[in-house]
Amino acid sequence: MRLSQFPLATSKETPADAQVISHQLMLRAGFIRSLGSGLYTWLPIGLRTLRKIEAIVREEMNRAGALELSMPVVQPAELWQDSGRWEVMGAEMLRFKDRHQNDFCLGPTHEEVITHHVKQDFRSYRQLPVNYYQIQTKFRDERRPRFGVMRAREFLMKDAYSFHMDAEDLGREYQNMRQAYIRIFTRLGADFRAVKADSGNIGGAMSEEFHILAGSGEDLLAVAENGTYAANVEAAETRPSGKPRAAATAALSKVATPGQKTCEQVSKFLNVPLTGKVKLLVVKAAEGASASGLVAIALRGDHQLNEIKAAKHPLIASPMTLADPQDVQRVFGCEVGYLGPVGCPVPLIADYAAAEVADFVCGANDNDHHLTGANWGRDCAEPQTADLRVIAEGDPSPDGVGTIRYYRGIEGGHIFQLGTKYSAAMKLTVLNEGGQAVTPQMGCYGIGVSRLVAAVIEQSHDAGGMIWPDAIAPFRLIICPIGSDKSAAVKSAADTLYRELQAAGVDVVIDDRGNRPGSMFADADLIGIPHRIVIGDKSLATGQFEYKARRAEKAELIDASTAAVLAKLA
RNA sequence: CGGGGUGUAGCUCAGCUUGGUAGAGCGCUUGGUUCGGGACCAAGAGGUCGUAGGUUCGAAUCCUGUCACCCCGACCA
Repeated sequence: MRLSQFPLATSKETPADAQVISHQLMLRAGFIRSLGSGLYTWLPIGLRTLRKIEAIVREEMNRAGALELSMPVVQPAELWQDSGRWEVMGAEMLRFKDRHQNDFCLGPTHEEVITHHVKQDFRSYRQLPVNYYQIQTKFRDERRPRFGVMRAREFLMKDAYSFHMDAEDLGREYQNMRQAYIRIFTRLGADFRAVKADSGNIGGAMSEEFHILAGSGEDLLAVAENGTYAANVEAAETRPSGKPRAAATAALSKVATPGQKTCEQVSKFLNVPLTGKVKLLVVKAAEGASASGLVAIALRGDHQLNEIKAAKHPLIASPMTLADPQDVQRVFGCEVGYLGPVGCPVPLIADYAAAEVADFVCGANDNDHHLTGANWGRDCAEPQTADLRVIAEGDPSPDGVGTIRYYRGIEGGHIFQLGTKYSAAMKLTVLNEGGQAVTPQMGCYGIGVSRLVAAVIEQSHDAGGMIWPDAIAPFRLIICPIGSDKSAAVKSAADTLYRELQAAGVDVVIDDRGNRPGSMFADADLIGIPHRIVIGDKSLATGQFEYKARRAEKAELIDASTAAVLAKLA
């Protein structure tokens, strides 16, 4: 490609609307242009990288035995009514009517469509298993699109759906996809982690997310140092320590703590560590679980409630909702700042760690008062326990190996074992060897292809701009001839090298726009071309080109030959 | 959906408080001088000030509505 014939729309200025570095750089480098909130046009240079990522994904999916197809973006409402999700999905699904007043939506995902087609064509166990995938535009009307293509409304996704006769075969394909994902993310040159995930509303037994590690990531990950455990903090379980609780030594005593409502305040006021405090949160109870409609959750003072875990507890309403302060006042007779387990008037569930504290400080269920020296089993009943908290940095890994540290990640992929949620809802069955109708097990596997462009940039950039790995760079090598309008030798050497590299199959671009060196280098750095050859009279006089890797500090002189350049790419 | 902010040249923004015929830098065009990390000089082109209405002799500026975009939160995965 010749830049003189390529619309490269770079900019020195950082666009005001872009918050994160990848969004800023993608706009500055002319990768994308915004068309509206969460809507982006991919310009030629950006599309080159998007297509390269897409090609890697396609290659590895094919290698893993998945079959590509393509489903419509526009989907009839009927399918979603069949699965029951037409009512369940919120405003995130964009709905509209056609000229006949029939309901449609823009597909936020394709479980319904693929299940419908499998139902049309599959009758026998002989036809399974199968894994279909597509690389297709999705539309989700996000309430708050942000960070450019990282959380856009329209985006490119690879989604795959597999169908199996039994859970065992689903487990096999899940592992197969897991390996394919590891290959894909490795080829992208990304520093990533596969982490245990909450399967959320999609449902299913097992689920893992593939995260690209980046400080700007929207998700918080719990990763074991010196271990293999890794989970989204939402899904990271915690365990009882296994050690017996210390014996009660202190006497129960009520102390005045006027105005001290938060754990931090009380901890400071009474000069006890946060770990020696037990706090109580009051939430709405599940139907019939509590006469007052409320349930109390006890946590150690330094711990945070994990709402997803709480919502799954049988006594707690789902989704988890904090009780109204007025209701707490009515039932407990005090403000929320002074709640405690001693004399708690509603059913109480203690987090494992909270149940292990002895001689603790807690609210006295009396305004402006706390208790010290409180103990489970002596001052109140031994509590029912559960895993309810967010795992903390420094905690032992739940699998017993290593210590937890937090990382931030960008979710680039997600694999699920769905089970029969959709196949059952849409009444998909095939006959097994015995002639009986069986509801197939399903898996689904997604990769946010367009998001990956931004994710890799987040992880790989410097003050000058993007830094692409060879595999997904918009161009692999750029030739910068200096003063080619003045020097016939430079022009001829550059053109020859360009032609020969092209002939050798190198994805090469030449900056023949006649710009000054400074702006030429700045553009090459901004768009992150991994290899750069500078050709000028100075080095040409000694029979040399100048080579610089994008990541390198300094340039080096190499022999002025195509072979020497190819050697640098090897 | 709640709260906050911003809409003025292709981009980044000033002007608005205190109404009086539209500004800067970058970019673009032309000419000249330059030419190894985003050059300099000169001359140009380019805006119904988001939009609709109101107040006024006169509105980018004041008032009301409306639309779009951005941020924080909630929501969702």
